[in-house]
Amino acid sequence: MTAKELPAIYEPKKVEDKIYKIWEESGFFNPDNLNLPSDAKSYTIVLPPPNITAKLHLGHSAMLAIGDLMIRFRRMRGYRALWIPGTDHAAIATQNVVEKKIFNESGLTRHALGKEEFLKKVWEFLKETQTTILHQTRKMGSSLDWSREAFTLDDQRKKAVTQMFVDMYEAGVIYQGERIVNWCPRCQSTLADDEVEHQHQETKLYTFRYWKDFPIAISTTRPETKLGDTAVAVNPKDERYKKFIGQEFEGNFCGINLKIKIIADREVEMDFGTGALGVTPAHSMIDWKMAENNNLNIIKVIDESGKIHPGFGKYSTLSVFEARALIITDLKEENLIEKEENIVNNLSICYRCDTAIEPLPSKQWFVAVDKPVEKLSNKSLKEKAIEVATNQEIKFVPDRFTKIYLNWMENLHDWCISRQIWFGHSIPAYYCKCGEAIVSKERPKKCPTCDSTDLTQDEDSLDTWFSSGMWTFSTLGWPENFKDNHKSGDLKRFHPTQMLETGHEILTLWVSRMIMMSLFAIGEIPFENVYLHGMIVDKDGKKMSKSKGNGIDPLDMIEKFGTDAVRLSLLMGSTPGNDMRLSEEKIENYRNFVNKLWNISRFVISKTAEADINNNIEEKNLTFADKWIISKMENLIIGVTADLEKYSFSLAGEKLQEFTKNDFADWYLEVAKFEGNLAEKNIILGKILKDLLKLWHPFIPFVTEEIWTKLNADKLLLIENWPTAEDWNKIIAKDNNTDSDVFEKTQLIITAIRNLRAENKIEPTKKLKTIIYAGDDFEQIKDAEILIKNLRTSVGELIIEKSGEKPAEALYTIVGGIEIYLINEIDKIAEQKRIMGELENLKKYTSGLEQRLSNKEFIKKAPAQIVAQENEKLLQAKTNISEMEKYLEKLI
RNA sequence: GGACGAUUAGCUCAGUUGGUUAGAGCACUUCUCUUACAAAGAAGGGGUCACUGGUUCGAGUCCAGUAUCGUCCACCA
Repeated sequence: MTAKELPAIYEPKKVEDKIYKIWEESGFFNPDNLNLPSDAKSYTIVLPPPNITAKLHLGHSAMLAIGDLMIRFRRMRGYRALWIPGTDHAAIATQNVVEKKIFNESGLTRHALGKEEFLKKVWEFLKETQTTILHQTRKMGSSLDWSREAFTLDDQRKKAVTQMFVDMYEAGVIYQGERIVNWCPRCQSTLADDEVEHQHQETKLYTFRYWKDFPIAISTTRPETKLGDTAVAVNPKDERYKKFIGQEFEGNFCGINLKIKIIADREVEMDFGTGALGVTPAHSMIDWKMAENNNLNIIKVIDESGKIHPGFGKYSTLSVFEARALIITDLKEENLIEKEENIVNNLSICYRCDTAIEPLPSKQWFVAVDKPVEKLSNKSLKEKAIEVATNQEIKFVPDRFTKIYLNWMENLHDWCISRQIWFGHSIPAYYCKCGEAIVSKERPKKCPTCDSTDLTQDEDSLDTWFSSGMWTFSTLGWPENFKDNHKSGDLKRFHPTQMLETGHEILTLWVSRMIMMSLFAIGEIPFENVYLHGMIVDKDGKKMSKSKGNGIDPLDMIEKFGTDAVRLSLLMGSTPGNDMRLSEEKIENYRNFVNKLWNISRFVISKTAEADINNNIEEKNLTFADKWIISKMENLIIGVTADLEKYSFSLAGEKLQEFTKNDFADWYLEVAKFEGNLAEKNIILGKILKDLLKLWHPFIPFVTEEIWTKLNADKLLLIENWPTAEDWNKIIAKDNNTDSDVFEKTQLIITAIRNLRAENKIEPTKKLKTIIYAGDDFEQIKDAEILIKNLRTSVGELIIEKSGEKPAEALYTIVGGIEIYLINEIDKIAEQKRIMGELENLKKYTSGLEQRLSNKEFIKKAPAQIVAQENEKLLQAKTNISEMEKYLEKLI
């Protein structure tokens, strides 16, 4: 094939869908088809299931790019690589989206529509978005095992959730209890703490007394709740009120009898209002806690629809706003209000409908996190979940999230898992009119107490995190694959999984719950590593959102620049846990790079047409340039592999880019042009390209696979073996005469030429390239090498050989020498200037060294090894100087 | 209020256990349409590593404090 036969511009659109189809049909996304030895290690990742509420955004794309990189890397390294796809039903979020949609289209509420009809609509919506999401996921090139696809609300997961609920109930972990919850009066549902948002609002702060002779004035923004006050809390340090602590008062507040106890609580701020807080246990989170601590009565004032309960005289049945206005009027009449001021406070609102949250006590299902569990050796879920992170059974990348996780876990409270919504997992609890409640996998035939068959199932649904918390094992066949404490099937082969790749914003919401649930269900951790990617923000560092209109649609970008470019721009320059800025320009830039790789390949393919690149390379035929690129390749493989192992994806990518552009394209390809059609060179070109494509594959799978097909490969790049440095090392290791730095030398010559070109007034490019690489003049490289050797002898042993660590430093000093030689050939005067500058530098360096070595402290305290090194450096530098001076003399 | 980060070139960021003169990409300047690539190539300019102290022979790197910005959590009576 010649380069002419391939277009100079790579067109992703023509390639990507075709390639993805080939991959998918090959079956290799499923590790069962990989033909691996039975002892092959597994590497499993479960994909965080995206909510089916909307199409994917760039955050998802980043997640897919990183996940796919990890899984492709492991697959090529011979692991049983499994990546499980799925979607999340996102109970409350989905219900709200659909509810809004229906209301906008027909003006109907879900109640008007009825549960059955409404759920039908939800499923219709769900199918639609699910299809979109799965399409987008494929477009990203994700090598997911679609045969194991799951949905958090499909039949298999329903079974698992029911089983889990029953198991937890029987172990006493799940209980029903009354607690203060965030209630949305519009959604008619509780909200988890993290579903509550806050909004600043201007409001009035009233300072008043309950009645005339009540000793303390209190401040409130919600006078209507004061009908249910049972205490006044003050700061224990507050001198003004100390004397009242423990006292009880009884009196009449707006026609209602109240018993008020004065309690002390550190949470009370002395500076706010009067420094005294009216405690309404039923309608404030903090008050509830105080009530628990002080054994206070709980009086419910507000009902589920936001109206005042019966029993509060004329206020009953009024809405909170009406009641508030009326109470203010009444208080004013009685002259109890002492102050009225405008303040800005933080209002809790529903994250879906922005309605103000009404905290109120309600009967809910909870997961107890502090209760000792028998099968966890009488440790609580919380204790176990903390333990596995503390002892590093689960490792977080980056490590700082271990602290965040632990901090959060330690403050964890019981988890409310019931939601008053229609869409979601049903709760396997059944109630009888006689008051009996039964928790059971199947609907019980009759009530065990009264034999009644009239049982009704709990109407609530489960928090979506309850089902997604089981994701690592519910996707691997739990509970069927877990009998008598023994794992079987997929669960045995793939659990615990190796990696969870997710956004750090759901570390607490999801990750912690997965850990607790896995520990409970199968007694093991769900994953060994958690890689937390950052948030994708726009180029100004702002969060991307629909309302701001600064979002970038991944599909648009793929359409415009190709998937590989999008993937690269998401992988490069991103470090775990840190937010990443992304702009269209960045994607465009990587599109250019992908095209560059394409063109490099075109060139190589045209050169290798006649050569059989499967032939072995004969070492004796190698030139310096060959050895240099081979050694570079060897280092590249080592470096990239190590970086990928430790999740430094961006660093690995940079190394690859550096090699591809600077070493391979800019220099070796140029050399190849001048060295003509040497068969050996073409074989090397081909072999390098092949390994380079393998190394790039996890980053940019499409273009590499496409080029791969042009190389007459017998199998897909997808399942090729990861390159090894040894293969390259073998080629050159046999050469006894090969100095450890022979390749670096070639590079140095190249550097010298570059410097020369920069300084010389002659038109250098072609001429110099010719001098170095072409025909007879190529001998000059060898001459240069002899010169280097001479220099080395005269300078003595170089640091590289002694320290073996920092060759570049030592070599830096001999660059001057090489340059002398080459430049001498062309322009002695220019050289003179150069060498003088060089000398100056060296002298500066030398004096620095001398200064350091004359420092007594240094001699005394620095390790002997360092001192010796420094001495040696000085010696070298001095020798170099004298060498250079000699050269300078010769020049003149 | 609690926890955790960040601050390095005009911009976006690397900098791998402390080690000689701190790097890349973009942008900028100059040159080149040289046959894989103008979606390109070559060369160049640009930095008091936020600030102040400390540890050390040696600090962008470790410690403490300050400032600014950010994220998460709690919470606003």
